[in-house]
Parts: sequence; C-alpha cells; structure tokens
Amino acid sequence: MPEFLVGELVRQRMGALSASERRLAQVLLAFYPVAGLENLTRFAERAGVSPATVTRFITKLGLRGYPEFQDSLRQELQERLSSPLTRYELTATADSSGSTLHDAFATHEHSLRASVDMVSEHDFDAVVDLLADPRRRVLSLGGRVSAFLARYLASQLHLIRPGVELIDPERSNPADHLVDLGRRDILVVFDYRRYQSDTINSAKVAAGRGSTVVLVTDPWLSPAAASARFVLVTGVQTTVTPFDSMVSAVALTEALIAGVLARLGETAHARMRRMDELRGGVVYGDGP
Amino acid sequence: MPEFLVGELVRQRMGALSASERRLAQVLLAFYPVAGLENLTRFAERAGVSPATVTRFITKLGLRGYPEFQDSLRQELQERLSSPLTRYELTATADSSGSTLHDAFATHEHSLRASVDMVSEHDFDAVVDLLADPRRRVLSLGGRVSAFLARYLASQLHLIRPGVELIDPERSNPADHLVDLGRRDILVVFDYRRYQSDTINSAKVAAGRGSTVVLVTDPWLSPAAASARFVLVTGVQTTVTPFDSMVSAVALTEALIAGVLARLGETAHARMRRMDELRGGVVYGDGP
DNA sequence: TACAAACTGTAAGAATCGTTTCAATGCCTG
DNA sequence: CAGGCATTGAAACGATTCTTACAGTTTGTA
Repeated sequence: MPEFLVGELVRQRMGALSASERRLAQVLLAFYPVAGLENLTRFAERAGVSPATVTRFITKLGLRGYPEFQDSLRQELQERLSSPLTRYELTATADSSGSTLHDAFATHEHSLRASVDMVSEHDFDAVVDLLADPRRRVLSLGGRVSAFLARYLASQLHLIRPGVELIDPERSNPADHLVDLGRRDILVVFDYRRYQSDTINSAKVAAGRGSTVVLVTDPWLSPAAASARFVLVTGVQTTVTPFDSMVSAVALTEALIAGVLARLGETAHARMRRMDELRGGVVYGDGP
Repeated sequence: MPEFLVGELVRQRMGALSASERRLAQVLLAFYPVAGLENLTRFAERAGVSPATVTRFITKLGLRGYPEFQDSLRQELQERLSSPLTRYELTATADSSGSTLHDAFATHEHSLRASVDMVSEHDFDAVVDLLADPRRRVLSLGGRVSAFLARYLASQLHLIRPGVELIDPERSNPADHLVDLGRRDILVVFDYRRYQSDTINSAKVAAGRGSTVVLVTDPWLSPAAASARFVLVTGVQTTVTPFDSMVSAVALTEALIAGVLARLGETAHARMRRMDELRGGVVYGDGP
C-alpha cells in the first residue's frame, strides 16, 4: 500500500501523460477523490475516454491496477478524515457568516485556488504556444453564459496579434465562420453548463475540418471535449447562487493573454502602440 | 438518489436492526464513510459478518442495493468536500511559482482580496436594492475593455428580472438608448482604464436626465464618477501584464447578481424556470 | 508524402462482485 | 421440551467490473 498521496502523484506525472490521460487527471483532481472511488467505467465516462485508457493511466502512475488505486484513495481519505482538524471541517455546517459581498468574494477566492490545480499546466503552455503563433488564425466562440468570455479573449488578443475573430452567434451564423476553417486555425470554445448543442456542434465541425479545438469548460466537461485537442478546466464553485462563477474562467483567460503577450514580446507591444494611436481615447489618471 | 444523509439514516434505524446488522452499522459509523466505499465483501469482513447480511442491512435502510448505497455515500462525500472551507484544506499545496499560470492566479487572488476592502459595503447594498427594484429599468454599458462586463451583467440580470437592457456601442448608438431615460431608470457603467470619452459622456447624459448612475471602475476612478450616484471600486493588480485584471470586477458583478437574486427570491426563480423552458439547451452531466 | 511511433477505442475474456436461495442454528413461546 | 420464527452463513448464480489484445487513427518526422 503506497505511502504517498495519489493527488500529488498525479500532479507530478501530469507532464508524462497523454491527452486523454490528462483529461482523467483533471477530472480526478476536480472531484478529488470521489471521481476515483466510482467504478472504472464511470470514471472513464466522466472524462469522456475509454475504460482501457483508465487502466493505462493507473499503470502510468505506478499502481498495480484499478483496485489498488481505489485502495490508496480510500486509505488516504480515511487518514484525512480522522485528522482532528478536517474532522471539524466536515462536521461544521454551512456557515453563512454575513454579507453577500464577503461571502461571494470568499467563495471566489476558494474557487480560484481550486482552479489552479484543475488546469493542466502542460495544456496551458501548449495552448499559449498555439495562440502565440502568428501564422494561425484564432476564432473565439462561447455559449450563452460564456459568450462574454469569448468576447473578452478576442478583444484582448486582438490587441496583441492579428488574425483574431469573434464568432458571435447573436450576430451571425457560426457556420459562416466555420466553412473556411483549415488545418492551421484554432477554435477556442468556452462552454459552461448548461452546455449548448450549437456550441458543441461548432467544435465538432471545426475538429472535422482539421482545426485545433481548445475547450475551456467546467469540471463536468462540456461534451465538446470530445472534439477538443486541449481542455482547460476551471472551478465554478458557488455557495449562494444557482449560477456558476466565471471568476476562474476570467483568470484563466487573462493568464492565457499574459502568456501570449510574454511570448510575442516586442512585436505585440508595437501592435498595441499602433492600436492605441488609431483609437486615441481619453486618458485620465496616472496609474503605476 | 436519496436526499438524506446515510449516516443519519443508519442511526435512526439502529433500533430496528439485528445483532449482525448493528455491527455493520457500527463499523460504518466508526469509519464513515470509507468503510462503505469498499466492496461488499470487505465491508462484511470488517464487521465479521457474511456478505448476505450486508445486502439485508442495506435493504433495511430502504436502499435498493449495495451500488445505490455507495452512490449515496459518494454523493454525500462530494458535497461535504466541496464546501469552500474544506476545499481549501484539502487542496492547499506547495505553491511553486515560476510558471505564468501560477503567477497569474496568485496575482488574481491578491487582487480579489484587496478588492473586498475597496468596495463600500454600504454602496454595494444600496446598489443591490436598486437593481432588485422591478419598477426600475436597468441599462448596462461598458467601455472598450469593460464591455464584456456590461454584457455579463445584462445577460445574467436579464435571467432574473425584466427590464434589463444592454447598450452596445458596437451595434447601436448609445444615444438611442439614452434619449428616453427617466428618473426611475438605472444606468450601470463599467469603465476601466483607459477611460473612454463616449462612456463618460453617456454617464453625464443619464445623470442629467435624472437617472441613477452606478459606476464600476478601478481605483483611479473613471471621470464618469462625477456623474455617478454610487461608485464601486475593484482592484486590478497585475504584475506581469500591461493589462489590468478584470477578475475582481467579475467577482463584484457576480456578487451583485447574487445579491439581487437573494432579494427577489421566488419571483426570480420562477422567471429563471420560464426562461429555461423557452430556451431548452442540451444538458449533459449532473452537477452537485 | 510516406513511414514509424504513439495513442486510443473496441471487444472479448478473466476476474471480481453482489444477490439470492437454502439449510443450519439459535431463540423465544406455548 | 417441542414447535415456530427470526437470524445467519455457505454456496451458486448472474451481473458487473477490470484487464488485455488488437486494430484503427493520429501525430510527428524524414
């Protein structure tokens, strides 16, 4: 029976995993450890991969098989649950401390923290590389809730590199943008519950045309994951609202932009200066 | 999937159980819920009873069978583990800096933390009250960078109350919306550096027509503050990018929405249900 | 473009798991 | 003490679950 924590192990090996395996890792970390305590088939389904991939994944972690994997998780869980502190945490009931404002921000902070683990660093870097490649076109698309994220990405990315387009289903038919997608193009899809069929479909079409599909989604994974080359997962925790929180998604988007900017360096800055001149807004204040 | 907690259920039925069954109950409660997450045979062994007794025990609890029993335990566990506080305890890892991703998220976290102090609780509550008043119209407007925030607010608020409009300078002239603004109307303006003259102007016009202007801006305050009845400030800290971070702004926006939702209660929920029916998206997965 | 290597899913088989049946045992009651 | 009822475990069956072998696909490279 292994001594180490499975979660740690997964994070360590993340780099050595294949795309599907990484998807499993993400789901596991997002719903840790419960996802791994379900049976192999269900775990596979949650991540949208085949059962065989799960077995390979487990083997790569250095474990003998799925049963041993589950044993480790259970043992680990037992230890955590019996630590006095956690014990308290688990027993403590929902503490509605005070104001909506404070509660909301506290939740957002936790959500952010949790998200860092959910995003695969490997995938993140790979996506930044893609987005920083000036020869590739970038299309950005979102569902009903996440449309604003697509917009945000497109508008900011547009400032630092050419070839960025927003697909706005409210304004034009996505199909118009999808027809001439090619092998060099990137489609960034934002899809958070409740997942939309047209978004999922767009991803499928793009993948079918050989484009690279990047999906940004919640831990339950939009079905569009099936068509995606890279899946970036962010937490959406909310305690108070039926709505998911998009804070982590925005954080991720900004991180992507920062990454691309860092990679493009002076080229991007030059472009930004030019854009600035063309626009010429009013500039008050003097920030740092 | 049962609503109750299995542990509670067991304690309740304790009296109605036979000797062997009670041993099972004790083991389960002593190692809760891990004991029940092992397979039936092992659970039986731990309690020193036969597998058949386990099945009978489960049945007596009113559950359909061992798999359903485990499902309940897992679901329950998941819910407990995702309480923000616990989440923090369980997730906290050695944060090794270096990568863009980690740096970005760390910054965002600080930004969030700082923002809580910048927002005036009093103003926040007042704004929530305003936005929750169904007799008032709400117009949402943003600058170049912050347009997506205006969109986000409008789309979410639209779900929970009528009379919400987005002013989209890209699509139509803001003036068209402003002409018939009245004393009862609210204009929510998002303006982050670099401040735009047309946004500032819209705020001025609205204020002039007697509408209540709410401004969401950065710590340097958009000049639109002059026309605003309420000003909500959020942090924008960034270390790596020339761009400001909108994470806190999103957090604030969501907090506003949560606040309004809380105030409107059932009315809002009813509206949401209706909207949902009319839209009818694809729903995969089953969130917590 | 063609080839090799890596990846992934399908499907079949092996192993494990959960349920049910039935007989044995213990316990209370008449 | 005998009869009946509740309780329990052994064992066999059927269902599920995990593993493995193989083939199709994709990806990267010469």
